[in-house]
Amino acid sequence: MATIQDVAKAAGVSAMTVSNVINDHPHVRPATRQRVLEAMARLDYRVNVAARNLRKGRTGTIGLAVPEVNRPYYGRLAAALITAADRHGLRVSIEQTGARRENELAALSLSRNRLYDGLILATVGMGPADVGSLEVDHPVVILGERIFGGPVDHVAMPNVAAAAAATRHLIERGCRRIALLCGELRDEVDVSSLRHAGYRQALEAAGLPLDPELVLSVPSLTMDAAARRARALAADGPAFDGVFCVTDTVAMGALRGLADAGVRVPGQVKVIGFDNVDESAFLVPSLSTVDPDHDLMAERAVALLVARMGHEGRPAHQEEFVSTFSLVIRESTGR
Amino acid sequence: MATIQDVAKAAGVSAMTVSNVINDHPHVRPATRQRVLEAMARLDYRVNVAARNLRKGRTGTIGLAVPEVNRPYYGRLAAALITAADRHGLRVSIEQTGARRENELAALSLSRNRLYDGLILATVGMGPADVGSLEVDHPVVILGERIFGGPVDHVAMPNVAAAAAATRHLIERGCRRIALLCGELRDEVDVSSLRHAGYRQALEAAGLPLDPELVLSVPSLTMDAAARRARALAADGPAFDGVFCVTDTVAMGALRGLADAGVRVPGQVKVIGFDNVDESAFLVPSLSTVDPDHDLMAERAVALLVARMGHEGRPAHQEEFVSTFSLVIRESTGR
DNA sequence: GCGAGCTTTTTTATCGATACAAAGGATCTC
DNA sequence: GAGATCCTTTGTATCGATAAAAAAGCTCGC
Repeated sequence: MATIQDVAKAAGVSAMTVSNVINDHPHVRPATRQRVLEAMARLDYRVNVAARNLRKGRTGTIGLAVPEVNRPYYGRLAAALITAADRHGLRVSIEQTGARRENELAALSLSRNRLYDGLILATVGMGPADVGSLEVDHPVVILGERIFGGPVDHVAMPNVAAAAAATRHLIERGCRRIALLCGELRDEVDVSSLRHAGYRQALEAAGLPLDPELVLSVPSLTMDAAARRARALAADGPAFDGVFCVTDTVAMGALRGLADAGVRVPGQVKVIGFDNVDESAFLVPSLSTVDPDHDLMAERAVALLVARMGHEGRPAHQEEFVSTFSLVIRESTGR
Repeated sequence: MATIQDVAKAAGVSAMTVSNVINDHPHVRPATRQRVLEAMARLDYRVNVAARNLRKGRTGTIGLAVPEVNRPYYGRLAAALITAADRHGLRVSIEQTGARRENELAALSLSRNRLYDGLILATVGMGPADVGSLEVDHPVVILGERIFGGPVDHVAMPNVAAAAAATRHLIERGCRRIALLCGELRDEVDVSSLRHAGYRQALEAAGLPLDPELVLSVPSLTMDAAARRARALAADGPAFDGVFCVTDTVAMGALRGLADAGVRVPGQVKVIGFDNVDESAFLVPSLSTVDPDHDLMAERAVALLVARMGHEGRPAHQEEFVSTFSLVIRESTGR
């Protein structure tokens, strides 16, 4: 494969001039540029990215660590991030952490190998105790959960406010005994805990009692676990007339479980999710949900990372971006 | 950040010895190895991947070009591929082609920049006319569609056979007027055309007539287009009692469209899809479908690519792997 | 005690591109 | 026409790691 030297020789110039042409430096005479371009085309020259990276100290690639690209929400996010990164001329390399803390920590040290110029990390397994691990010497943006005050930028959903809005919507539709279908409430900053907080706020504001029997934790936020739990609730749980599911994936499972139990949605029970994944609009019944504006979040996450990549030194303090949200009302809450 | 030279100095050895330790070469005295490891730890040394890549001529990263990671089938595939690549110590960088021919061709030339050691390409937009573009000097594996005889390895689904099996299943369940919901039939090797062929085969084998009015092309294989088309069919199309959808995504749209039109599934019409995405099991009604064993396909695709990456020279002839499949019978065909 | 045949370590050159500084031309001013 | 100034081009050194070959240390057996 042709190198920059080969092109230089073929065009009768120095390697440096070829480099100048490639990088669009000013001060290259048009005639020379032309000759170089022709030589490049003739030899089918491609820049060797490894060499450029070595010299420039950057790789042009950012890392994205998510639990699994196959989960609808993370797939959506990954797609948006790849698109956003592309606008900055950056490629995205994906690590799957399986939502496990140790893999999330490993992703942090991978980019220290200079594999990536920066890392976007969707933390699920890490908790406040791991803040120290974020003290790394390369740009990191934490995505998707609320802040636990580390030394890095964050892009977060308005978890509490949006969860409260979703719950309030159920109340406005007449629900009085609203179940919460969530994951384990481990610490104060995971998705389930934050949305749980919003749920409580809304109940309180409406003067409704919080029945602990209606707070249903499933071991993992999967459709299967949610379906099981919903069936159990309908079979021998307390009475309920609404369910707020912490994710659309959980809601899909719940809808299935309720159908198995012969519960009519929205007739007997109303259901609302969170994420607005593509499938939600096409379920039967279609799923009401919270739309957190994924594209905006992706956009901001990449923008923050790029800003960090610019400065070598770490900016004075970290930025925090909380996305907007909107409620999408569909059949499952009785459109 | 510390370099290999710094470590060498700190440990009182040459850079080469440090390199030998890093790469687990034999013939390093245990005491020396120990000293080097300690120096590495003390200086928090990380290998500079760019430098290694330049020297070795490989990047440790493979490219994956798919239409969009957010589409359930490609998300599933991407997840499986990332996992499979990880087992070989390879990272995966994702390009989204939007199913557009020019972007698929661009992905081919990207890896010629030596960004990737090889490329896995899910072709959707490219056709037989583009075979010439596959003549590149780095490993490529084409994934997911049938072969159009290019100079590269292929991993394919058993599209025709599986589509025939799906159609046959509908026939066995008593359907006599089976619609096909597919994309545009452009050439002979795209997903829609191949599955259309299987559909025809099954009808013919069963002695059923092929009614062209029941072959429904939608402009894109999305839920939205499918839902629209299904509604139209129910509203003022010919009578039908079964639908074979070329993908599960299309089937989800169709289920929604039929529900809108008040058509009962599986009571009045039975529906079967293709892909067995995660959501299919949880729809109401749950969706019968074809399971093409994604993990096996991913496994083989990476294995083929790795084999090519080993040899520098191109092996004598290209390999072709056709995955197995199984039918998953659920409610939508009246389990 | 000496060389054969190991194991262990170092030296040297290189992968391909680019930063930097400096040199070679052209143009302009007075 | 000389010098200043700008535009254009070119050496040279370097990014950090590793391949290949050479050199230095050991361990034997005879």
